[in-house]
Amino acid sequence: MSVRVRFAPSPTGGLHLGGVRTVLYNYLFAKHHGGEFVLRIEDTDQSRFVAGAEEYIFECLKWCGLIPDESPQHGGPYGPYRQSERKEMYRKYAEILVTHGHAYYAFDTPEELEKMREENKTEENPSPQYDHRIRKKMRNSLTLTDAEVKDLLEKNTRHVIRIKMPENELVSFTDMIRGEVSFQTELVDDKVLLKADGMPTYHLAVVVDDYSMKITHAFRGEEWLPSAPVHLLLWKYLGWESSMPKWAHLPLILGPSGKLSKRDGAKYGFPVFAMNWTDPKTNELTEGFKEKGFLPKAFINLLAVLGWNDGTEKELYSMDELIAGFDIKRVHSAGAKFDYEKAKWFNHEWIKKLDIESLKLKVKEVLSTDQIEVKDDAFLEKVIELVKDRCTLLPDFLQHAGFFFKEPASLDVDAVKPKWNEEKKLFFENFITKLHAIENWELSVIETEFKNLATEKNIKPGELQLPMRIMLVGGKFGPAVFQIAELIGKEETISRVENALKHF
RNA sequence: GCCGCGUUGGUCAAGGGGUUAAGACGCCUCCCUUUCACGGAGGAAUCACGGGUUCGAAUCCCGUACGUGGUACCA
Repeated sequence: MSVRVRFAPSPTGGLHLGGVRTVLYNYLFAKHHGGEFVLRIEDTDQSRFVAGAEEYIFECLKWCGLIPDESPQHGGPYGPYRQSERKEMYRKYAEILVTHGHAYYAFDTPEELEKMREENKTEENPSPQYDHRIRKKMRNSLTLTDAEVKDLLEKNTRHVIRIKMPENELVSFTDMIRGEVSFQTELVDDKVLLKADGMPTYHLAVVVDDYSMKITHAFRGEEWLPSAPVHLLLWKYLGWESSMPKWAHLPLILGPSGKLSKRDGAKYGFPVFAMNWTDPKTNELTEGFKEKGFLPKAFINLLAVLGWNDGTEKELYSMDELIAGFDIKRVHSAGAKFDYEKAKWFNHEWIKKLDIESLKLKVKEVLSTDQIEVKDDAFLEKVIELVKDRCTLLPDFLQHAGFFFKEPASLDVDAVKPKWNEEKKLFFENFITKLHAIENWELSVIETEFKNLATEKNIKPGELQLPMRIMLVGGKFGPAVFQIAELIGKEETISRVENALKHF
């Protein structure tokens, strides 16, 4: 089985969850069947192509591991892959359709179209379509005489080419996810195939491209389902029916209220894009999963199982496991609401699961944002092992590991004060002396000294542990106190206790 | 409005004629821990509604409701 799948990101900037998931499913399907993964950029409408959008998409896909770092951005055996470079061939096919009577020239100006919509608008029909009924009243090659059409064309009159939808046909196809889907053709409008500027619309382009690139399987979002009959008919009219790809329309990813949008991110405080994206026009920043502190493996994992599962109880998958187990037939047909809490859980699990070497690199990056430079890798490893269970997002390492490298910036004095007294103060002053005397600095020794002194002073060791913790880490968090003391070392421990004593 | 797609706890979901209707996230209780977590043991919570078909329906059929998408010279 040779499988080629296509990816058509919207080049309008940003790459949201649904977009990444579409690529991911394409990728998993192709890899699962040993096929080729074709990445195609569809830029039919260049005016909408904001600066940097294309590069951004590649960056995101690289971060996710869906395209290799050094990959040529596009190209391959069926290029050119950029629609704007394929302009000539679209016109040719559109003309063929006209010749065969499956499409026609339409000379209506935007004003005329608007007028038509205004005039036909009713309560029941708020958006009238340019369909088999309306086209008889418009200025097109079906209503004008051949001579008139010829004349208009010779004068280079602005025109489009529209598909001529049949009046009474049932078009149906089998969707890999949904099964049999059918449409009544008279209810579909005469979509524009070739725009006045000579560029194809998506409808023409997707068919011509899929054909010329020998695409065998096409996945796209569910929002395309209503225009599927147009595509089906085009495959048929162009005489390519036998090589039409198999279709799969993926379910939508929904936000807390309706389709997941950029706005939802800002509104509910979670990322919707793979990586930070700043709209060059508005300068508006949309936060990304990467910058929020997600691991690519976790991101891929959570996306993969949002709408798909293998029927077992397994939830944590590596990319290889996903490839091995992926089955397009098990993709849900219903849209799935995105749950940020669960997304964070996936990240937490992956932080615990990730190999130490990879995790070290990520943690170093995080620590460097607080000017912490890690000099001793072995030390960092010990720290990570100690704190990774309590980090959900990468930046959490700042709080949970930072104090191993740097004295706490502030002390949670309020947590200690209510129960603080002279006896306790005295205890710690004495304890400092004991610490100085310790020769082999290790957990059990420090702890024994601490407990012995507490017994001697007649204070419960438990009551002294919280102040000790605050002194070392600054707050009520972190691993066992003596473990921390052992790791940060004798000098540092003493210094922190001495320093903190001044504040209590 | 019309057309398409969908509907199992708050969320992701397994199950597709007979089940005590899995599991996960989140929530609650308890244990562990004199910090915060991790971990462990429990708990609350679901088949949208109405009709059929059937000995029997979450499961099949038909309606209704609701959700969502489309209805552009945007993708």
